[in-house]
Amino acid sequence: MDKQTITIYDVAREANVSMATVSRVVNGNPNVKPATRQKVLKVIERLDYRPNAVARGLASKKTTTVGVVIPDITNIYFSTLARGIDDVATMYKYNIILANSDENSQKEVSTLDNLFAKQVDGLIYMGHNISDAVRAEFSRAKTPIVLAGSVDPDEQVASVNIDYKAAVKDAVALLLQKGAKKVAFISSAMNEPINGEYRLAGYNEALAEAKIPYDGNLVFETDYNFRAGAALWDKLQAVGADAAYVADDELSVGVLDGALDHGVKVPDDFQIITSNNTFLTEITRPQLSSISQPLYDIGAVAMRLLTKMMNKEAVTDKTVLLPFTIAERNSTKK
Amino acid sequence: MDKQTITIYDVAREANVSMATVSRVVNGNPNVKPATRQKVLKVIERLDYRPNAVARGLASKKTTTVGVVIPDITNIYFSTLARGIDDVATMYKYNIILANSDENSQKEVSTLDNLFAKQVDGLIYMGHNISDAVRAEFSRAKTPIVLAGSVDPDEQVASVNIDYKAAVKDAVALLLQKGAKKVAFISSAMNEPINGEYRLAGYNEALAEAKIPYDGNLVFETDYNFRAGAALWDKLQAVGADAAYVADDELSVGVLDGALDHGVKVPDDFQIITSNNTFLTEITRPQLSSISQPLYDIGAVAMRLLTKMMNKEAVTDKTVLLPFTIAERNSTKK
DNA sequence: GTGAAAGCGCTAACAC
DNA sequence: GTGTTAGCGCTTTCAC
Repeated sequence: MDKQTITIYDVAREANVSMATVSRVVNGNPNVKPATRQKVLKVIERLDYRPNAVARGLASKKTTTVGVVIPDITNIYFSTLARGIDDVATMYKYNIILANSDENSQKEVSTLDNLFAKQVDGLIYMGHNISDAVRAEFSRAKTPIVLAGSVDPDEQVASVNIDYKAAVKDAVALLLQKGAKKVAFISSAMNEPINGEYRLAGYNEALAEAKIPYDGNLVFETDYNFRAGAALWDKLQAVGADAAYVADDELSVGVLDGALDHGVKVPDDFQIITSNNTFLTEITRPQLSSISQPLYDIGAVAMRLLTKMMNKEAVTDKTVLLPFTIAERNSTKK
Repeated sequence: MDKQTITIYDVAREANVSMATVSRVVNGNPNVKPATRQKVLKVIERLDYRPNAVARGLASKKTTTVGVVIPDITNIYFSTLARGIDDVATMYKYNIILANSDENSQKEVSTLDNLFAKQVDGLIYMGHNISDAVRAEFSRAKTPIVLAGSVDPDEQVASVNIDYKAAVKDAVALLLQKGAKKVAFISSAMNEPINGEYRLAGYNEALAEAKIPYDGNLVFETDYNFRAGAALWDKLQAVGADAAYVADDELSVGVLDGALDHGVKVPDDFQIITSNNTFLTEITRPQLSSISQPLYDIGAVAMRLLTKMMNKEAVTDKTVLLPFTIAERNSTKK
């Protein structure tokens, strides 16, 4: 592979010092006489020496690499989280191994197995449904793990989120306050805790406070892409919905397009509020009102939390909730 | 870090064989008697042994990890490429270390340095401007490198692309054919070869064939985001443009929104053709006509090419061009 | 078909 | 402040 890799040994010999000394200067250990340090540094430069991180990892049992399991990097929600993660990782001198999981439990398990085999120092997991098999992998590993933008109902593993229930409650309450009578709830699989437990609970609370009975016909499960949203329009109209809370921005755009393409006026005849406040909410006409959650920050804070855990620092709260707001745009009435 | 990691040595002892034999069964080496293999496999399972990839990497000089340098994972263009890369990488048992560069040469250099220190077996680089410093890092490393969706005018390093010049020529020709008289050219920095050399050349050729003189006032450099596009509208109108070729989808959406917000009819009064055919082109109203390039495939093919190079297989063409088409939607006239 | 032993390139005591 | 010496956990000749 390598032609003639130069090692710490070569540097030591050329500089007339021991390997230990070279190691010290490379690692910024202060116990080196300045003159010696300079001498070594010169040789390092002359030989174009680059420390082998793999050997270092073997010897030190630290790889400065963290694993990142993500459902689909192509989804703006996740790519924004990932960007926050990577930026903070870089800040703390870590690299991330990124692996798309498609929320497929089997794929997740083999990915985790692989990541742990590679001795990642920590792991960030994104995914809305932690299967038992995945949970087993988690406990099998002795590596710190943090969830980003994903809830663990059991609160066994650390996580960074917003308060999904409160956020959806506020969102639906806004719709109701603006005159909506039949608010649809649209998300992906309800067996994902984030939907079935948190978001739906928020929806129900808002309904209850407005003394509106829950109607199961108004609850829809579908995929997170705009085609699915557009395809949903007929059903929405069939049940007489006059507004919708939607759990994903791309899906919301689909619903909006469905309405528009059928000549329905938004927000006059149909109101929409979405969940992630990505730039999609701003490019549509009308622009979409949305829950505003700090995705980049969720990723960043999750990674920061992970650095603390990897560093064995005391962590006060394993579950951190970041604040959210509601961004009122033009898919809800004034 | 680890409590009590069990090593290949533990397995060997428990199974009454040598480490070498355990190594053979773990690596699927056929030179093991089936009975022995079974015995070892049993012990591996009982002990829940997981081979340490770092140690393996040190001994074998292969990490089954490739570095991926990407300008910004948050941009759909790049995240789609990345998805193709990761899928093929997974298929060939590689992991990817993902690093955002923001197309900052300095950051790229330190990232590359880091990636090579980690002994990645190969590298995929995305970025439209290969600085001299980056080029120096490239040649310093003895690792195979492939560019994905990014051109190297010098053709020193392998790359997978579409024919940008021909694509833009076709796109602009379409605009012209549909009656446009003053077609604007909008991209990011013209000092990036992909813009200044390839795309602009295609633009010029289309103009020449239609016998329309080149007008520098119609050429705009800006950022790739929708705000920049909307902000550009006034200038576009000031120079009297009646159509635009735009190098990025998000930017195109901005231009479209700018036009719409000013009451301009698209495509009647202003036509737009964009470059990447991401789902953004389908969610807008009207939908955007676009060059259709197989982003996912570009990533996938780039990774496939890299596996060949890492495997020291013969590679016929270092530069592979994938086919493109033009998707006519509703931002160009019928 | 299997084992012994020498590294891979580095860190981390420990000694001086 | 610097050197010596074990490993880290595995692969890989080379014998047998």
